[in-house]
Amino acid sequence: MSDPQLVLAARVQAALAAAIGQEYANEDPLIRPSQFADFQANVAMALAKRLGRKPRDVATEIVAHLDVADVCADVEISGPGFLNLTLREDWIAAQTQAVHNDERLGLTVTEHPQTLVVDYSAPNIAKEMLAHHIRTTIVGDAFTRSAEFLGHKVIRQNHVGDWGTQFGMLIEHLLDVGDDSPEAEQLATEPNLFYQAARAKFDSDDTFAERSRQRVVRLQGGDAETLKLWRELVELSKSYLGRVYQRLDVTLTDDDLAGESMYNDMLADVCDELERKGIATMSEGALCVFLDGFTGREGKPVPLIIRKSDGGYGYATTDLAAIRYRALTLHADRIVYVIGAPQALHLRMVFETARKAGWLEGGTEAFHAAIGSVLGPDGKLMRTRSGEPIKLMTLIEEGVERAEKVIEDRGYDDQTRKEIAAAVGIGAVKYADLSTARDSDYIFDLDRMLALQGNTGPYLQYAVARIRSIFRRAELNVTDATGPIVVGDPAERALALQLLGFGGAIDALLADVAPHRLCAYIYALADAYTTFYENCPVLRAPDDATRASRLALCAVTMRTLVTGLALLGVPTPERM
RNA sequence: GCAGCCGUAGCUCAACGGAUAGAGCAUCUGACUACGGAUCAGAAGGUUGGGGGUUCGAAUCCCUCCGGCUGCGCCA
Repeated sequence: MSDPQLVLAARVQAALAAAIGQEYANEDPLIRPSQFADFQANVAMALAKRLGRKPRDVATEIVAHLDVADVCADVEISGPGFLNLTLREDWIAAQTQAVHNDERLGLTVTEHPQTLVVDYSAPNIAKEMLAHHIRTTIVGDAFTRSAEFLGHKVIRQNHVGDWGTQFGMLIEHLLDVGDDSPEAEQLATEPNLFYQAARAKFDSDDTFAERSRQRVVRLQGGDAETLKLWRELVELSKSYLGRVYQRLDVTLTDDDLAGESMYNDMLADVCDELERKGIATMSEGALCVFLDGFTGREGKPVPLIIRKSDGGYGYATTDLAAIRYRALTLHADRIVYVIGAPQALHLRMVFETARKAGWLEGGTEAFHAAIGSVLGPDGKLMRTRSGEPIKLMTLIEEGVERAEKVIEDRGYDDQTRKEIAAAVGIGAVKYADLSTARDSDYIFDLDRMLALQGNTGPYLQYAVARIRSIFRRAELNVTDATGPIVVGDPAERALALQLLGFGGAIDALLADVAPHRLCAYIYALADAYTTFYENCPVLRAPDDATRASRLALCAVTMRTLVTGLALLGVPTPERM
């Protein structure tokens, strides 16, 4: 264990148990970074009230039992009862060396692996992915990558919209144009064109509209020929999705597709079960679930409609079938829904219904990782001038183009320049998305995303490129830098200390599905490295031992930056 | 109307109930034959929307008012 926060927590807990009582052995010692020391423990003040004693007395007693001689150079009580903890330089150096020596940078595989079902991305079949899909896709991807890295079992569920009334018109349109026509090809390239053509015909041509409606009935009735056509639609769309995910370097594959249609034959049973358990009741001809505390206009209870008055099923039923499947069949310990914040009410009702039905009794936690909206420069939902939603790939390719302009006159050949531009442009958009708290709305601004200063993807990629440049210049491999690491200069000390917080940052990400916590860590690390870089010459270090230590610090910093960014799905090009 | 989210520096955003609320941009002032200047250092910038409460301690928790966004029966 090299994370000082965890080491100190364990030591303070031991002191609590010895000083105050065994029952406090699991008390959170409230270790926080401190401006007056490396860390501070705030537990004495929290306990004082419960114990009916003065905070400083409690702190004094903890210190008397605190065994940290090997870790801390200094422990002092300050203010109302803060415990200020200053680490020993040799301990920091030794821990940093241990991280450096470890292939996994000290990030041990969890002892308590969970099964995590993660519902993310969720685009619609036969439609373009839009700007807002970038957030549910990228945030979910950073979460699944990180969870897998720590040894959790991750089941990705891309809940694509592959069912519903609009497939009637899509199928009829496919029949009209033919499945090997240029129009059909659009499904794989620009699905919106296909969709809009079908829509236009549906709105203007009454016989087409009628055919479409009949087609929906046959689709839902399981008509073999109709299902075959529907599968063709889905197949063509799959290649579109695959290309987008590949371009974005998102880990989702066809194997993760678990669309709405997958639950079709469970819907009737879900309704039966809920009705049998007395959770669902008939209202105005529809089968509904009413839950305490959910009221809408004029105080009327808000229903979750699980079977429409015409006997059909809507998305609520699908979501209930999905949560039952994920909890009872996939045996999820935690189901994470990376879905837009506007769906909060709907999901709360789905979760509550699942709880009442007993589907979560195995200890499954259902969690809505609410995603904020992507806004235009005017602070409103992002649209084109003509009011259309903006396509995801338009944003991405514009980012790539701008990145390419920046490196235009660098002398790279075409191929290399395109690769770097893709890494920088796509990395910039992804990083910008991840570095903002996921539930807050954010304003999409390519200029800011591509800036080389501040908490941006390019800045971090640049930090990595500069470290790589040091090794190129020294004609050394990163693996040649074996240390030993010593920390003498304050900048070395600060950098090493920052390096030790990597695990904590990933834990923070996993706990709340909060990639921005890892972003903040990586940025702080790059910042600490910059100070080190300015103050501590590496290749021109005063002596060989210092040079060896600094090279090792460079190497472990680079690996931490690269690994951290990789967990976020952000690439780190060799040069830029 | 009811419910949820939000309101932090001129702008874009942070802050796991902790000490003096932090970054970046923009502004101003410095540092260049440089381990990649696509850089770095520094300054200035705040009554955390208003008011009350809980707490040793509140941007954070509770109440209330103001302002904004979103959702609320057969679309997803």
